[in-house]
Amino acid sequence: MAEENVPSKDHWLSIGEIAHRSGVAASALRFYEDQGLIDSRRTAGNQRQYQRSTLRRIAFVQAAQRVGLALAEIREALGSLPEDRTPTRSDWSRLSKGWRTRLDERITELERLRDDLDGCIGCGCLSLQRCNLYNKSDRLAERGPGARILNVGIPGE
Amino acid sequence: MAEENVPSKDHWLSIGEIAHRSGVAASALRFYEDQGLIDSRRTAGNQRQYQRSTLRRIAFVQAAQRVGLALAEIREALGSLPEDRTPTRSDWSRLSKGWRTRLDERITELERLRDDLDGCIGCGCLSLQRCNLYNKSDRLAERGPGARILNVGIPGE
DNA sequence: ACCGCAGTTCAAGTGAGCTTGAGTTCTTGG
DNA sequence: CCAAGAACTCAAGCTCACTTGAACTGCGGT
Repeated sequence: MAEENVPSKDHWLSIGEIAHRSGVAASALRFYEDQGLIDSRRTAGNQRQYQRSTLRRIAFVQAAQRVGLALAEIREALGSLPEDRTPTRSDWSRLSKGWRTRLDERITELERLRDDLDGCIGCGCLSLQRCNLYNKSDRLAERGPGARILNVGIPGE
Repeated sequence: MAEENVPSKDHWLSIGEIAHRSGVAASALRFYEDQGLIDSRRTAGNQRQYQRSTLRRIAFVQAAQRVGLALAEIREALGSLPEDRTPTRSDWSRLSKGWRTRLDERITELERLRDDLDGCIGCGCLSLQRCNLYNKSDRLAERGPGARILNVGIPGE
């Protein structure tokens, strides 16, 4: 099996194929390209062609979104990855450790909120003076992509 | 100290005071009113006046936002609470249990993501076939190199 | 009376992440 | 060769939770 069927060479995918395989709408793919997250070459007739590695890049983007990164941050992260080859273990390790930290923070915050909530279920307070939920006005913005992630469903299929 | 400033009776607050005390911008308060989250009465000169309980309502809104509810959902939740009195323990219990469930779900999701990530840090994979983080929507990628090639002979690369 | 800040309304803008629509061009099967 | 369908561009629209701006009016102090 030393001789595989050498597929990687010049196997380009159309936007429709990429869209179908990745589950990301073609419009989103064009948008991603606009945003510098992925790239493509064009056919003589100006249609986009993608390398297979683009699927991996897109999967990366989706994973990063689930972690809660904004596209701008993802672009930055991608900037530190190789264009065409599979990232090395250390590439990945560096990035994923940052993600891990993000996730830990978000989880910790939500757990704290949950605990406060439990306290409130017990005390039934809703008192402005005493309630943990109320008084922690440390406005930790959970407001960005966080809540939206749940809404970003699969388009139409 | 018994006769500090005679409190509860008809002590109305201006939008500026509410904004200052709650930390919510006046524009946001008007917006909340628009959205039916809070209400106010008006002075002869058409300026808003709020009851003190409005501060509690606003705090409630903020807590609910931290839990991840959208304003529309918060409005609904508020609809089931009394307008003027402090909510009872059972009012609160009912709502907060729903919140608790939401939080639990979100926490669980993030934990799963974190665990997948940990697996990936270990394997350094970023492999479309094997990675838990990636494999969500890649079902169709299984159809390998047999796929049709849209080849418009562009040389090189 | 007058200043100036606080408040009012309504419309439009913001930004993130896309989608939708219009009008045009490419590619492919029959 | 032609019709159908896939892709192209560019602009505009959408959701959410607000903010900003313009043009006024109200209110308190001197």
